[in-house]
Amino acid sequence: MLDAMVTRAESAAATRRALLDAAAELLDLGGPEAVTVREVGARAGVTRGAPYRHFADKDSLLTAIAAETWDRIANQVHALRTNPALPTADTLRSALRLLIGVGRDQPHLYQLLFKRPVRAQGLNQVHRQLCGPPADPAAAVHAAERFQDEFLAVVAALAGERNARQYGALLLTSAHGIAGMELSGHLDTDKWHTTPDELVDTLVRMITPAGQPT
Amino acid sequence: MLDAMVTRAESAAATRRALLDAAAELLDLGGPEAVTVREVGARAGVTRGAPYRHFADKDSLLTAIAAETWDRIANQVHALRTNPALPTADTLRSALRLLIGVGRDQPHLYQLLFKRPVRAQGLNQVHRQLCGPPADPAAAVHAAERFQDEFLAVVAALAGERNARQYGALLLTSAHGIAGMELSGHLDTDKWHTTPDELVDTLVRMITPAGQPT
DNA sequence: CACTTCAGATGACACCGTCAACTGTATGCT
DNA sequence: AGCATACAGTTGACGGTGTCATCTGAAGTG
Repeated sequence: MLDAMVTRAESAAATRRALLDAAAELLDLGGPEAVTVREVGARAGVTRGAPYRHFADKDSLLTAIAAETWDRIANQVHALRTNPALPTADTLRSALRLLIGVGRDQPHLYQLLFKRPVRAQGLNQVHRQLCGPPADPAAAVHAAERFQDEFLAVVAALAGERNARQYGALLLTSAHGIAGMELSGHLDTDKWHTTPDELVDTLVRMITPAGQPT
Repeated sequence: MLDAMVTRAESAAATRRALLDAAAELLDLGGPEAVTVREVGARAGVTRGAPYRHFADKDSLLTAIAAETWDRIANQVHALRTNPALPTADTLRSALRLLIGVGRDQPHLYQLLFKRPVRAQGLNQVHRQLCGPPADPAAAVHAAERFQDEFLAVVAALAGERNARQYGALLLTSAHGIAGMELSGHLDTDKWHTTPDELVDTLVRMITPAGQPT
């Protein structure tokens, strides 16, 4: 039969991936409380100590998930932005709804994305050099910034370079607020007579220059 | 000397208050991780089991803090709103900055305010009837709604009843997003060439009818 | 006075993150 | 080839945590 022919590095990489996937699944299912190093290891087919060969601590594991997610979202916005068939107003709406959609579909993951950048103080000595420099939070921060740059480009395409930054900040923070209040249950659509989608439409309309296609 | 003359109910109420204060202090100092039932009890002068005489579980304790905080914020907005010396545009700005200020000054408390309404499933049997009905989350939700109603009145005073709800939702979610991104460190004022205060000003200007005082 | 109620104390349990020490195997060097 | 090393993974252990059942003693009540 086909020999598996896995090198040790490949096996380790596979375990690391399995750990990340298991943690992400647990996060989706039961929130951060449900993500336990032991259970993550078990779902990845290893025992409780093994995850510490790949991540300095539990926080680094979660931060790695945040980094990957920011990277994915940034790529999605980039794909939207470089699709020439899409009008820019629609592109902007899609980008905003993309973020809000993560908040709706994966609320726990969304909250992880906007966690305070973690302190790098908790690294134990064994892995301080093993897992490289404490670039863990840096990776997440970098990926988040890449998303913001992509988003900024979307805004600039619609509202011009001059207004892009201030409008971008307004749109991004607003979208984040919409997502946050929706997932925390504080955005009662009956009380406010509006929906997240309507709010996004209003925002985009506010910053769209006159004469642009809607 | 003056006899303390404390009835049992008074003593219990004092303990409850001490527990809430201790928990709030720990939350401010070290975030939710630092809020441990044991330490809360110790700071309130009781042992680890005592808090369970006043709160069904740790979550109920935190939810009670959220309820009290929402209540305080609602009162502050009410005071702003019913101050006749203040123009309505300033009132609105102050209300928005009030929320954002909590996020800046007490980030952990702020995040507690926007936590998903807790599940009432975890109540143990002893206190299920003891601590009354599981009205704990209901109190927090009610206080949060009172804040929203006060805020809605502020918006209505400036933008009129007709637009109040849609504008209110936009302003409230945006302010929440500004606070959230600022406290998570994702709002780089250098990158975006703007500040939370400027964003608030822009928002208020956007919904202010022409001819109103700024 | 006896009796009840209940805030608080205490022992116990399961679970958690984390580390030190150990084991076995794949890798690299001679 | 054979040997030494690196290192992914295991295991035992420790301190800490939320929570409960049980107990205790003092404040309230008839």
